[in-house]
Amino acid sequence: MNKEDPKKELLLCVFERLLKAYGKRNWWPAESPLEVMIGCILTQNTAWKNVEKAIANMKKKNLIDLHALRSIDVGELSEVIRPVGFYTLKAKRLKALVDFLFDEFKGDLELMKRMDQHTLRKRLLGVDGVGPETADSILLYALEKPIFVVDAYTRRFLINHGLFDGRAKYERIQAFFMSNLPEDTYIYNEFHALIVYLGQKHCRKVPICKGCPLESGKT
DNA sequence: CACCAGGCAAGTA
DNA sequence: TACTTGCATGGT
Repeated sequence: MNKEDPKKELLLCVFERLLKAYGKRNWWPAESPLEVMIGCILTQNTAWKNVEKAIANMKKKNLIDLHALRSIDVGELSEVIRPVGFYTLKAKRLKALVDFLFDEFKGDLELMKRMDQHTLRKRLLGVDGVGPETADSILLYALEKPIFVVDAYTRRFLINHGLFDGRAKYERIQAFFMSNLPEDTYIYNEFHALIVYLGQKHCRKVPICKGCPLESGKT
């Protein structure tokens, strides 16, 4: 529809190439929306491998459960998630999120899902420990809202291609993707997952696709 | 041994 | 507004 704007086709081109090269990533790696949300908090500035250990510990104690999380002592919870690092901090943050879910939605994630995306984002940002990336990860990967997640991999990806510098604001980077792609949960989900996969595979250095038109397109 | 990992909040200038 | 620092375990 917008053949006048080359960036729209360029970004889709990159997405198609990544998808074709690596296939679907099936993100987020979790068994339920609640587990996604928990992972979003636990993975803050932390290697995913450590998060897996903490999640496994939680599963053993049946703690991937809103009621169980509400009643558990925060100190006890912190010991369960110890492998993630920053564990006292993150136990508090998990508690804050759980309180929020009960206060606003009676602990009903289906009810939460019905709320307007922009309102929901603002509410999430009001929760202690939920910043832009965590809020958007919850919206996209737990609630399937069409919003693009910007993380460290996304930034490196853009920096490596000379599209942004390291000081670029979160919202600007997010707008770059969202204004140049269709508003589509599947694309946002898969694209971000592919960027992460690519970053991990190539030690966050190698340009993704030589000869891709993106190489010549600066913002 | 040093450095990093799928951030965020609070403090300072 | 733009930096800086604390939070902390586990892997390379």
